[in-house]
Amino acid sequence: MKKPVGDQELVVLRWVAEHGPATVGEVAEKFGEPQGLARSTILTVMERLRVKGHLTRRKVEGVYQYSSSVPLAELLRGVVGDFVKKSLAGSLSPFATWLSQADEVSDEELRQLEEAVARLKSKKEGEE
Amino acid sequence: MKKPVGDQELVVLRWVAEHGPATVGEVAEKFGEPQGLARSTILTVMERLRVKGHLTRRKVEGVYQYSSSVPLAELLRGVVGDFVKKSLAGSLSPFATWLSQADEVSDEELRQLEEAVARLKSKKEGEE
DNA sequence: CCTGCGTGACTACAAGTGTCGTCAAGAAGC
DNA sequence: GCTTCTTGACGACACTTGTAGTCACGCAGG
Repeated sequence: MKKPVGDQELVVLRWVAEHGPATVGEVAEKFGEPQGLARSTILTVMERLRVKGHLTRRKVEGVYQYSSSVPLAELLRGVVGDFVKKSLAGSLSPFATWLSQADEVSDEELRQLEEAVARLKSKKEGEE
Repeated sequence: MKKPVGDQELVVLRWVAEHGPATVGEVAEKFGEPQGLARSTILTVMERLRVKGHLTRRKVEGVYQYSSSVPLAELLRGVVGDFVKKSLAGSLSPFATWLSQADEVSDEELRQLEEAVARLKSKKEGEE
């Protein structure tokens, strides 16, 4: 049930997940057009996502409304998990390394990271 | 200059980066064999990596010795960076979300993360 | 000198992805 | 009613990745 999602597919999926239910026409116009993508391209990508189970559609007044089948946050959580497992062999060190030298980390993100780390830490202590 | 690296390619690249310079024969035997990969497969992958500039080779006593053109840590740092930018659109929130619910985080990794976060935080304060 | 093995270069092929063009059917307008 | 626009379904094509077979070459032995 875990089909891989291509990079571009993910971008589209994210857009749909963020911008609520939308028709292909809307996505093509508001998202594809600016990126120089043809309507058919958007359509194809969305159809593939639907087949893979990431998008759901419902016919409303003649046209299909597509919406993400999973909330964005959860979707991305899965993406991150896959990445860590597949590309980093499960190790977080590379991430920490990158993080140390990262710039452009917003206050909000930093806060979330801090919180996550804190939570992990307390969980760990609780176990011992 | 930034060719994408496939998942499997990355695994091989990591192996080579970790296990010092090695010949195709060695990689095939010590890494490929256990994975059920044919020698030619390893050869192909390594050649592609070489063409992409991730591996370098040098002829030693008739055979080629391949070695990573970048140290492992740096390589992975780049991978993480690409991932965050491409798949997460630069946002770290998804990572934080995932992290909160992650298990199997070793003490060492947790320590590194903590440190990274701390460093970011102090840097941020220093700027203000 | 002929033979066999390790090594490398080439070729191949299927699956997945990114991008579209086109065709057919229904909605909309003149 | 006929033309036009929108929407969807398909088919297509190039490129990347994962995996592998095969061929030719050079060196080690008999």
